[in-house]
Amino acid sequence: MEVLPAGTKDADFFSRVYDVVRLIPPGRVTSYGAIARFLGSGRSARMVGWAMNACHNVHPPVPAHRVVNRNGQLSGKMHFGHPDQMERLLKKEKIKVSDDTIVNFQQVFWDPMQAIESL
DNA sequence: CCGGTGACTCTAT
DNA sequence: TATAGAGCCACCG
Repeated sequence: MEVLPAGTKDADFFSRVYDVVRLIPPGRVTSYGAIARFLGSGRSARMVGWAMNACHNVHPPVPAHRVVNRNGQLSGKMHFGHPDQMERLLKKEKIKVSDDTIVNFQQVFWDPMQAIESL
């Protein structure tokens, strides 16, 4: 797989979002806004969230539970099969979740830009 | 083709 | 410190 920089037209917006999300390592998370900025439109975080809404039927699977809002809150938990499914998956990856919020958010935060720079 | 919709985010009160 | 409003823009019918 290849993650293309902002401005790439080879794939749909959704596909680019999915590619980035699939790069998130286990035990790490990122935010909608971070992905949006990486793709080139800083204020289009909603599109990222919306892409997540459609990711359930996508193959290969997208680890949507590793994407939260900028405060580390599990804003999309209700869109999983069960409201507690997202939190469950995160805890499985050793991510601490309390009150629908990732505890050490800063520590587990993963920025797409960092991944590209470190290549 | 046009417009509602949304798992967000930032700014101003 | 809260709450409210606006910007954002691809997708689908």
